[in-house]
Amino acid sequence: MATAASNPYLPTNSILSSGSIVHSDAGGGGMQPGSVAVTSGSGGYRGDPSVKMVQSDFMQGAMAASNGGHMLSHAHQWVTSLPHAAAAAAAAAVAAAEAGSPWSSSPVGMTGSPQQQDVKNPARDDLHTGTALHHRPPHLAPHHAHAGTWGNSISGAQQQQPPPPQQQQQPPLLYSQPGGFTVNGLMSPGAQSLVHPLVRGDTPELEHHHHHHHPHAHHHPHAGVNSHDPHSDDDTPTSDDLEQFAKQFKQRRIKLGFTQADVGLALGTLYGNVFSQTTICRFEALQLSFKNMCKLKPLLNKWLEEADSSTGSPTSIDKIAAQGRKRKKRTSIEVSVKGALESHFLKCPKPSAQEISTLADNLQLEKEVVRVWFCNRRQKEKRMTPPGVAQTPEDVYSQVGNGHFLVDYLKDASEASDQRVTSSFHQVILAH
DNA sequence: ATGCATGAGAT
DNA sequence: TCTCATGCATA
Repeated sequence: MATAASNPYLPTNSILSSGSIVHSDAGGGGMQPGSVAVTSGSGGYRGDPSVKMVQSDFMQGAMAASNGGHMLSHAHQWVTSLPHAAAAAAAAAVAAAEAGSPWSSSPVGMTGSPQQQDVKNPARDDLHTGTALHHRPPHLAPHHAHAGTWGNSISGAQQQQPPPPQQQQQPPLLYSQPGGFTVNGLMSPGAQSLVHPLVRGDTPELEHHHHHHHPHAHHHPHAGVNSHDPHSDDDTPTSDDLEQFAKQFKQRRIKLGFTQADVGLALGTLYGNVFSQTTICRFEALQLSFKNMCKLKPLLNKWLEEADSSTGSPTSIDKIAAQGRKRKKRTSIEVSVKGALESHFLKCPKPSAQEISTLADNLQLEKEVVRVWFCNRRQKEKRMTPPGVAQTPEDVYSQVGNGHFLVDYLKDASEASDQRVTSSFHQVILAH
């Protein structure tokens, strides 16, 4: 099939023949038109469901052609690696099914957007997970995790946690097994039916939804302090809860000697939902949307419970590396260009297609790249932890301790809104 | 730890 | 098209 030539499979990095241009260097070198190479034609790639696309050079030619005028189409900047693999595989499925799908019962639901969630991978092939027999590093080697944005709270090294206030962790030993169960060890996802109180009388009442948007936005409490019980992990947590939990989570995780990636994998073997290191990292740093944080919290909480209950039992961690999929190679945008984008963003966070085109043209970037840039930029605005805040942890804490001031940044929340969570620390705006 | 990317859904 | 949840690839 695919001609040897095209052989899209390549070891992630080896670039190959034709266009080995790595624009990333552009930053330093300065790319010029022509060598830009990043992405090819205008808006072409999206739209192909190619998950199952064979390894042939799918639409390369096509798009180039259609492009007509100007394609720099050389190469596929699409790197592919192994065709899947399990990854998600196991995951999914089953787990979801039975396990009561943590998801479905998950507390999310506020914010007013009915969202979806679910198992993302329909993959049916599974890998025999389990079987791994490694052990995790004995808790040692705490590679200190530096601090994240606000995480620096611990300006020193690791966070020592402040006195754990009202905890929310009940110790429900899930199952006691002789010996030791490994945290992410081998348990067939399907068979295992973890106890799982799915409870929650769902109480979706969360404020919002209001289409407000007064010119004068004052602060509104997004974090919905819910109407009731702040007890455990079920039911919608407040921003503070999440903040607290994330912190604790990270701390425990480190003490137990697990890496973020380990956790992500464990979640997969345990509950059927695999997550990447990235996601775990973001969770800890509160760089996810409020809703997303809420969704993940229960899972991580469960993992934590098991992890610490398992007395130093070995854990198996398999890194399934390569998951393959063709992905466009990451475009590296020059700093100066980024600056330009930033300024435009400030003026207009949601540029029209037209504007995007123009901008792209000026910056010599592909339209798609620019579009995506804006999308990502907007997402950032919605994260729980805005960048640049929390410089002085101490300050923040003390303030929080006293009483939080929530301030609302006035970015005229368009209409979508109400998603960003303003929690105590973040916007401590005292400057006027 | 993050930047750019992909995709499923909501609009 | 945008939004949202996620993640590969990178710095």
